[in-house]
Amino acid sequence: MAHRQDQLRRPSIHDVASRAGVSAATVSKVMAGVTTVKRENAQRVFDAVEQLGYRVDPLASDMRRARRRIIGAIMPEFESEFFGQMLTQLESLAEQRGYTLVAASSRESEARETEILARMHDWRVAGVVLAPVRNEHGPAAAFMKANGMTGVLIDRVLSDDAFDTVSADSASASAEVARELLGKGHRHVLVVGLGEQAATVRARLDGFRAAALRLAPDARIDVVLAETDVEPLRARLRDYFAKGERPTAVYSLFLKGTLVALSEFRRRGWHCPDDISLVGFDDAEWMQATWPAIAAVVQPVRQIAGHAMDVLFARIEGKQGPPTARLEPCRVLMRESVGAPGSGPHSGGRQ
Amino acid sequence: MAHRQDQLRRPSIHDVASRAGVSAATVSKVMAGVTTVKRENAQRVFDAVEQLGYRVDPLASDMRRARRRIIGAIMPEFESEFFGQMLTQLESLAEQRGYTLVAASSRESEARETEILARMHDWRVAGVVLAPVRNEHGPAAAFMKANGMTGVLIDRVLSDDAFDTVSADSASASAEVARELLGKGHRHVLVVGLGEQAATVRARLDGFRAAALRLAPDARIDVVLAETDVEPLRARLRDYFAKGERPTAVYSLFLKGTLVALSEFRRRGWHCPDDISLVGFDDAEWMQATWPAIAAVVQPVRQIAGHAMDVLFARIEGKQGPPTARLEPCRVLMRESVGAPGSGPHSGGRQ
DNA sequence: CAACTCGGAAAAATCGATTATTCATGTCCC
DNA sequence: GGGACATGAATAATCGATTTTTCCGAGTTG
Repeated sequence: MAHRQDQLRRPSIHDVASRAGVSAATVSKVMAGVTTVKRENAQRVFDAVEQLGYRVDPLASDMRRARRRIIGAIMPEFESEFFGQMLTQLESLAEQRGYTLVAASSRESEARETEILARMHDWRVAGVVLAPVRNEHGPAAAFMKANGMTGVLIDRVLSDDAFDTVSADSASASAEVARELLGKGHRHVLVVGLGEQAATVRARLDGFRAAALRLAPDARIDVVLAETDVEPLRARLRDYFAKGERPTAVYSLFLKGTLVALSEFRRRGWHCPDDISLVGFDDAEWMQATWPAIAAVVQPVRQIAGHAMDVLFARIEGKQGPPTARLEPCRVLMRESVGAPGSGPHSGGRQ
Repeated sequence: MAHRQDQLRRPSIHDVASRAGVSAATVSKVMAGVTTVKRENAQRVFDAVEQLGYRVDPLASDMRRARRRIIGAIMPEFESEFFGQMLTQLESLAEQRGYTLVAASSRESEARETEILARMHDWRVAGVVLAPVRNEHGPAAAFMKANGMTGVLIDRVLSDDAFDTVSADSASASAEVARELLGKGHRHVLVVGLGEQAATVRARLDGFRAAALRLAPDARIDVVLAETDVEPLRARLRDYFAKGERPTAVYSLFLKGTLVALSEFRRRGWHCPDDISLVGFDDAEWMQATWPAIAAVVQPVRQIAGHAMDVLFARIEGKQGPPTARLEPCRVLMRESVGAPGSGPHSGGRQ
């Protein structure tokens, strides 16, 4: 019961100092591993630390330096597997370097993105990993630049003149999807997607279209996009099908688009791959459990996170030089949702 | 170009003070909204703040108080929709009260859980929202108690003698699932789940079994569980079916169990609901997009997060009294994956 | 023996705030 | 006109560390 009060106030460096009979400066040195402390005094400090259960207050410790040992991470959302995995990776990598990761969700809002960034600037974070809502040209990146913050942009970005960028090689992956689909005989493909303004949309779309038209110049590539919200996309997709369009395959540029496409197929009673084929950018755990399993492009989360942290810490440690733009290769998993066109009762066949 | 150096060092309260021609204490008062400052001086401070772009350093500001305006959140994982939604809610609620949420993932490890908690204690967080890996009796809760930390336990918990708890009313929801399944005529149901040690497993299992046996004392309820990892569960489930067991419905206690069950059905060529019915605890976005749509118990994420923050802040503000244990009601969504037993070619029928 | 070096540790300044205390005015009233 | 009282702001202590500066004493050197 004697330590009841210990629970209220944690021991500070001065408590350790007085118990060890040395000054606070000496305790600080011992904790930092400085070797110019007499062996005997160091031992007394270790003993006092042990007895009091002392631990350094990391925030107080960071007060004197310009940047704190904190990395900020801003993701568009917390709800998806992709960003969840990304956070897990980033957290683990930050910890490995003795930093703490502080994560925030911009909830797909550029305004909130900037607010969070301002808050992280207030915290004097050493660096920021920003996954922008749209692309590298938003207000958030401008804020970071204007305030001299250190950071790296990931995911929905191409390249930037102020910050290093890391993203999946969407274009190559999309080209591979095109080769797979065209190779199976598809000549009328619908591309659906969310986030018209996202940097990755153009890369994915162009990559797909270029590869498709190279293989089959007569192929027809339709596009249905919507900005941000799922419902407008669903409405447009419904309109598209209502007009009588019957593509033999759908390529969705984002996970949510894949879900919208699937539920529209449901609604119309179309089955994959008999009536229509489906490939989605972004893999998810459930895609292998369903019937049919959904073909997907798997993003290299670990590689993106790893490279992002590498370049970020290089900048934190003062590395100069022009920003780099890294593309990490994806894997394309062709599953049962893709087949040859025209085999099902409701399928459209070629033009 | 004149403000090139401003980017290196942010203005401090002293910069504002000297520019406004007042003391730092006066600036602090103005920022805090104290009204005993002469109108003219306050205006000068506001002007200086404006010109310098000054913002209070929240960490420095918190140095003098015993607890910082930070809430720690520890989730078993970041990858799932459920914990992602939970984090989004908690983050938003913390911000509403002027606190910052710092999230960490225990990655389903009790050892890590305690490590993170120790780190948060070092940070002197005002409170912690802990979603334990197993239950309320783990080392993490013990650590919190031993160090006099303020916190609330959520999700995989029942009730505790030291902390408030908030979780979904698993038992009632499971009873409702039992009523639905038994009502459709099922008399042989398999319950699968992950996390034998999770507090919620017993609640869900007992709730289901009690309600089922009340409705049909002759019903057969089999149970296949595994601790933590998915693969052992998959192996046990495979063994179970290999023995020739043919339940007409499966109730999965956790999302990952639902995925395992689904992929086992796939492997055996069984279709829902013709060959076997399926209900899972935990809803996910994809469950309405697949064919069939998967029946699920929807957890009240907003309510859990809301109540957790309410009780947490009450404790932070000094509320005394015995810990409370709250159960928030779930919704049960019966979708197409549930039908009457015995309608499909591969179905087992009754014993 | 005075001057010098050097190891080691204490003292003091610093980080960026908050807050308790002190202090300098100005006003009122007898 | 001087003591009581209010007003408003400056000064200084504090939070928990780190880091620079100062200082002390032992050992070395000329």
